[in-house]
Amino acid sequence: MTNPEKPEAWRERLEQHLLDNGLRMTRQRLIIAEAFFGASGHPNIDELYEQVKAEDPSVGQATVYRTLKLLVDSGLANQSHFGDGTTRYESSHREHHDHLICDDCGVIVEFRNETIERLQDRIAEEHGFTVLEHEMVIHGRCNDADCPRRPSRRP
Amino acid sequence: MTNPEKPEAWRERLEQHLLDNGLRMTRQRLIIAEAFFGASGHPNIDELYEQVKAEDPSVGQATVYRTLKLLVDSGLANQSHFGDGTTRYESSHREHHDHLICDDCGVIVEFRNETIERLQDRIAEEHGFTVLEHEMVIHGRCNDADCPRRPSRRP
DNA sequence: GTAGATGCAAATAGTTTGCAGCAAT
DNA sequence: ATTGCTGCAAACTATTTGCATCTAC
Repeated sequence: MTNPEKPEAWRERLEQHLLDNGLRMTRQRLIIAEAFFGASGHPNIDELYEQVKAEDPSVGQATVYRTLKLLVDSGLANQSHFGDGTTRYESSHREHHDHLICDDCGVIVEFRNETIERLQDRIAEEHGFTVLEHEMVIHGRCNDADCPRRPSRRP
Repeated sequence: MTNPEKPEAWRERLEQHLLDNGLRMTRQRLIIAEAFFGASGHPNIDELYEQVKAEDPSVGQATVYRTLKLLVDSGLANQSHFGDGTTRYESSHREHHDHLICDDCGVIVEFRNETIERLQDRIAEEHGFTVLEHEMVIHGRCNDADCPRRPSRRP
């Protein structure tokens, strides 16, 4: 799967972060990071844990939690909350974007609107705030012909 | 405190909702609703429960949860999530607005921007979605002179 | 009288943490 | 060798739920 000749950008960034903070690269962290960066969509801990277990059943769930926290701290991952009670993660190598989520089928549409981005910054500035991050989630119905119109727990 | 001659709007709306759905007005529901509508800011269940206990220590926490769910169902309350792990509530009698929160002192600034509101609707429409609701939270630092620059759990 | 509501405690669900042993540097 | 890391289980936090009892209608 992975080409050993061409280390991906996330791996270099992760190793640099570990180095900078006196932390260590481990087999588990590599497996978890590979699962995360190879995943599509917005996996939560359970979904990542399932993938990781398939690769190596000896990895514990707590390590998945700890590693995802590490990825967030290192700036390689971002958290999102879509209302299903779990924390979901996505790679931060892409530009910041917001989410549109169908409450019936759980499909997630990502979008980025420059006007909204600019307005958010301006509004924060007007109130004297320095923006750290912002999260915007629009909940709705996707109205797709094949939307099962059922509550989904798997965005 | 409360003027018995002038029932507040929320009370009429609540009683109508109860009537429409074959539900009942109880002493507990009244106490909890009074605490909620009398509260400022964005209380969570624990904060409301403390207030309610001061009024009547026999009320159980589960009833506070159940009553807030009732208020949300009846359209009298809205939920928000500010990242401290709890669900916070606010009266929905005011116009929809978004939140700017200081991650250091926990202060919450409410704002409403018509351009953003319109853009959210338009973006959803462009993707074929029917909007149910949207939540936007900007996290940052308020930069106030007296901002204690400490993690607060009490927005 | 009857169906809905309550308080309590137990159950869930997601996440965190203490600790003894393991392993990367 | 040292210190960080891991798996496991127990602990925690927020919330929900089963049930016997109570109460608004």
